[in-house]
Amino acid sequence: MPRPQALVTVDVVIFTVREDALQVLLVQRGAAPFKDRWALPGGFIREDEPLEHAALRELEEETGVRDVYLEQLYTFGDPTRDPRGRVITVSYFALIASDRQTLAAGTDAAAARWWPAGAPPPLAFDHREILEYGVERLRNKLEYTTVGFQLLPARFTLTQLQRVYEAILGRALDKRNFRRKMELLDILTPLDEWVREGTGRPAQLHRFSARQFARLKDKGILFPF
Amino acid sequence: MPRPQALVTVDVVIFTVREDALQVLLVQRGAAPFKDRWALPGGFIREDEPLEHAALRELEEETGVRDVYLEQLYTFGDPTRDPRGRVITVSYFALIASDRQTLAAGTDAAAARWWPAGAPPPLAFDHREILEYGVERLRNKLEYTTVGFQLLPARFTLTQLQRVYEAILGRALDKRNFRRKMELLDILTPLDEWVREGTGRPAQLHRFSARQFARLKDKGILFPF
DNA sequence: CCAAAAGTGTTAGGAGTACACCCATGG
DNA sequence: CCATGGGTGTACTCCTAACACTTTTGG
Repeated sequence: MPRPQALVTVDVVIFTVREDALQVLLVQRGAAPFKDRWALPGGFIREDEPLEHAALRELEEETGVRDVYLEQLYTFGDPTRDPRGRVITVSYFALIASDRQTLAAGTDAAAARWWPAGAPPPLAFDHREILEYGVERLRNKLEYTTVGFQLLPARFTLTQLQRVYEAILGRALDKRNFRRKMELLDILTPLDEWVREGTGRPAQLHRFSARQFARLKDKGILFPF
Repeated sequence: MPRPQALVTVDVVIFTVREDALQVLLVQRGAAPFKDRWALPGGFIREDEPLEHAALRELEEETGVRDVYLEQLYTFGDPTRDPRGRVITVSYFALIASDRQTLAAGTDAAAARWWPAGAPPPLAFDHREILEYGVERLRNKLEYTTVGFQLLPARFTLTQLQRVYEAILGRALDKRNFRRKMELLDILTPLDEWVREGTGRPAQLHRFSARQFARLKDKGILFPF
């Protein structure tokens, strides 16, 4: 039985929401192939390194971003996806709060910046396909998990939360229905703090309360918007 | 930058429903490591072979089973999961109708047989974990897709369909509510044929009608039992 | 007092769940 | 006529979706 070895990489699709838009973090490649093209942060796994560890390491090395929500996305293994030969990539899906985007271009990448997830530049390899798969996953997960909170600071207003949902789903949500749903889910704790967004009435800050998370998960769907 | 090569395998968790129970297809290993242990069908990918192709090929080689519903499940890459060294496995999830289980032990496996998915024998490697992940995926997909139909012959009775759902979900469903839901979804076409199951009144045969599938997928949840 | 954003309630329709009896058939 | 499995309807509850005005604040 043949046992061909393969090169294995990890690639990370990391999202944030900034200025009411879903954004994805890309790095500009400093070496061939696809030199100067934008790409998902990622790279080769090391020996004796768990896959998830490699994803977090590459993300931090190339962008300076750490402490993110991370989960495996999909494994792409088409024999022609990398001109260098057989390279299989295990892609990961990550989220980071809008207030924790401390970018720093690293050694491997000439540059790192956020791009609109819906309008990225031309991407290296099959990274466009991976990105689209990530957007789809995010939309789906939004409906039955609490991932939306991963994209916000620890303290946030209900309007900010709604904007995150609207940015990801790509459509407007009714303010009253949105708030009633959150009230019903009982996962927000109101704080004794108010902030002024622009020039109007100040909004009350809330924090996410994981207290009820297990119960809600059992019940099934969390956010059926 | 280090570029360690890795061995890449595919493993297939394939389910059927037989005798009102969810069953999984396992093969008995003929070689070390874990010789004589039961394992998921699978093996090393070939050069220039797409991952999905490898999964289908290994499944047929080891069990004789072909023409199945197949989708990628998860990639397991813990450095210690295989005593031979760094082996990453891309696992696949498959379904086959109860009337198409033409098993044939192949070259790699000493034997292949169906086991109850909830009570498998001791498994090689981390295959127990992979199996449990597959069961979870099946339960989840049942609720928002039409995978249930993959487990039935082309023509089936409503009672047979309900038994499939009950076997996977592990609980009884209300007959009237189940039928109303199927009626509402409008994905079944009744045929002018009746079969007798046991000794009672004959049941009408139906077939799955993919006609409405796209519409339903847009609508979101398909089978919220 | 005005502009801007926060906050708040009601109603109607659709889906889910619980529940029990009659029907058709062969032996 | 009886045993066996197939097939049917109703009432209640809960969630969803549509919809507009008042409140608070700073300038």
